Order: sequence, then structure tokens, then C-alpha cells
Amino acid sequence: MSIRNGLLALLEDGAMYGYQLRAEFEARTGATWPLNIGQVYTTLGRLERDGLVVPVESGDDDDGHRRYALTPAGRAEVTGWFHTPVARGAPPRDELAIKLALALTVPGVDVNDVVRTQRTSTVRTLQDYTRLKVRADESGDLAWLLVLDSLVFQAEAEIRWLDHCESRLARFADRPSPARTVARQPAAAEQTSVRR
Amino acid sequence: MSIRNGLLALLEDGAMYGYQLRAEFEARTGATWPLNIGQVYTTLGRLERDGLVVPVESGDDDDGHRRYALTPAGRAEVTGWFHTPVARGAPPRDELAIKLALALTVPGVDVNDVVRTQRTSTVRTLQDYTRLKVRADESGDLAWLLVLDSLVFQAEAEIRWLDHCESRLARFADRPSPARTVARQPAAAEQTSVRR
DNA sequence: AGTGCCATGTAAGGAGTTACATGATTCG
DNA sequence: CGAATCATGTAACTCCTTACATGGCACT
Repeated sequence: MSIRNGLLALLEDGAMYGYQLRAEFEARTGATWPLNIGQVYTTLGRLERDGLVVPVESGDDDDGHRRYALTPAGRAEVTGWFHTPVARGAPPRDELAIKLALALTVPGVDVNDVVRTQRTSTVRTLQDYTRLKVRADESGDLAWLLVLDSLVFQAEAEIRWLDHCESRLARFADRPSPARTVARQPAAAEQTSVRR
Repeated sequence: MSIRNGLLALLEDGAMYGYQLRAEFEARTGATWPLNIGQVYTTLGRLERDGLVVPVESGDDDDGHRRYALTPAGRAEVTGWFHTPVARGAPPRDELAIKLALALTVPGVDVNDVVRTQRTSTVRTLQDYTRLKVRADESGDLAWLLVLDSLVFQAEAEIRWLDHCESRLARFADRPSPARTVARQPAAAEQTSVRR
């Protein structure tokens, strides 16, 4: 969904063709998320089908570029997107959180090992980001700086969380019952819960 | 990818059938990410095709349940998953970061408005999480607690980042040049960059 | 008898990736 | 000339979601 809306937002700046849209998207987000060109075309196809975008008629200056322009409906979609907060109500699945939660209940997995492995990896990632921030600072690209800041904040939060997990795990280590998950659903998981 | 690996990890606990896998997954992650049952079956089909899982032959106690068990290759996949840090090298596209980066360069969008709208929304989400944490504390479900902590840490980081953005934007407000992104790619975006 | 849950699927489609095919233009 | 880049696509596939079809079984 972010690409679809992102392309629409870019078209607010004037009609563009597919290749140009990709270049603009990557330039304005610091090339943080490479955008594959095939998806640009298929997305443009869906946008056209949905009436948010129309190929601009270039009878005169036909340079072989298939430019698209926003329709009124498309313009409405863009302003709507900017005015609506990103839905964090159904948060995207976090592979790391899933992995740790499952590591707790699956036999033969050392949770602390998982935590420590992830921590060193994330710390390294964080270092990469701060190195990039130097370059962003020099370039004076505000958008790129903010995107990088976002990644830095997220990585720092992840590290804090991992440390938090480690200390919480240590606190629970005394208990003989290893916190095997007991389902909270009334009846369903009472029956389906597996314990050998 | 997280579901595929999650199902494999659950099967480490013994052979299960589709419906049971969904119930276990949701129970062990605090029902934070509802798992749709259709995907469980299609994923199991791919896992079987790839030789990571086999339907268990239940000639005797055939109760109509189609149970799956891990193969040695599947077991190897699970331990590999737990030992490998989650790749944050190609970070998942963050819709919020994209939105803000584009809001900077698209005409007619008040970035501060976007920031403030998102902030109140995220604060509300954070409050919901802390309410849930009370229940998780009472239930004593360690896995659920950690998952919720992860969401809280992420939401807090997002709020901090939004505040950070606001102050950085204020600092840039003096400058007459509204930080229109100039592409850093050597030649490409020089040509494709649009400014009217 | 009907409602609701358990259980297994299929269909259709959006989003995203990798890979390939095909031309035009530009540059060494 | 050849290689790289620009530019537009298509194909095949994974992942994920929503929705529908189909049965069994239990409880009132």
C-alpha cells in the first residue's frame, strides 16, 4: 500500500513515466528502500484501472515516454493519505518478536542465545546507520536525514527491548515452571494446547 | 517468511494439524497477530512440497485430522532460523517514514500537520498497549509480555522520532530553500528530477 | 431443528520479488 | 562495434488477505 500511495504522491508534482517515478522515489527517500521497476508498472496499471491516474495524451512531444497524471480522484486519494495516520492498530508481524515468543516455548532452544545473537547483529546495523548519517548530514538532504533517523530510532528501540528481555528472562529463571504458554482463549486452546 | 518459520518451530513440539497450528501460534504470541487459517493450509502445502514437513500416517487413530510432522530437513531449518539473526539489512518499508519524506517535497502538504496527526494516533495506540500489559502481567504469560513490550518500545521510538522530526523541521524553517531533494545519484536523477 | 464451533480446503486478488525479453540511446 | 544505461513491459512465484464452500459435531 505504501508504494501505491507513494507513486500517487509523486505525481502530485507533475506527470511522470514509470522509470522516472522509481528514480524520484529512491532519490527522495535516500535510496533506503530500492523500488523494483516491475512493480511500478503493475501498480500504475492498477491505478489506471481504478481511475486514480490517466496516461497523458502527448500527441505533440511524443518522446516514447508513457507519462501518467493524477485524476481528481487520485488527487483526493493523496490528500486523504497525508491526513490519515498510519494504522498501527493491526501492527505488522514482527519476525523478531515472533521468534522470541516461540523460542520460549519450543524445547531445545536457548532463548538467551537468540537474544544475544540478534543484539550483536542489530548493534552492527545501528553502526552502519550512523555512518550513513554522516553522509546525509553533509549532503543536507533533510528527507534522507529523517528517514535515517527513523531507522536509528527503531534499531535503538530493538536493542533496548532485547536488553529488557534478557533481564526479564533472568528474573524468571528461578521459577521451576518454564512459563509454558497456557492459552487465554476460553475453550479453544484448552483443547488444542499440546504438551507431551 | 515469519509464518513459514513459525509453523515449523511449532511442529518441533510434535505433529499438529492446520487448525491446531493456528490456535497454538496465536496462543503463544498473545493473539497479537491473528493468523488466517487459509494461509496455514497453503503454507503447509509449500512446506510439504519442499520436503520440510510430511503428513503423518495415522492408519489407526484416524480422527479426520491431517497432522504434519517435521522432517530432518525441517528440523534443521528451525534450528537455523533460531540461530540466524533477523536480517535488518534490507529494512522493511516503513510507510510512515515514506510518507514524511514525500510530504517534504510534495507541494501543498503541511508536514507538521502530518507529524502531529500521527503523533496523537500513536500515543493512543501506546495507551492501548499499556492497558493490555496490565492484563498480560496478571496472566503471567511471559511470551505475551515480551511481545507487548516490543510493541511498546516501537511505539515509543516512533513518538520520539516524530518529536525529533518536528524540532528538526523547525530548525530548517528559517531557510528560504525548502530542502527540495536533489538526487545524490551521479547522473540518473539529475535528468529525471522534476522541478517546475 | 438450528446455531455455533471445529476443520479442511479453494478462489480471487493485492503486494512484492526475481528474472527475462525487447528496443532505443549514449559513450568509449 | 560493444557495453551500459534508459525505458517498458511480461511471467512466474511467494506471501498474505478476504471470502466462500463444505462437512462433522456438540449443545440448547
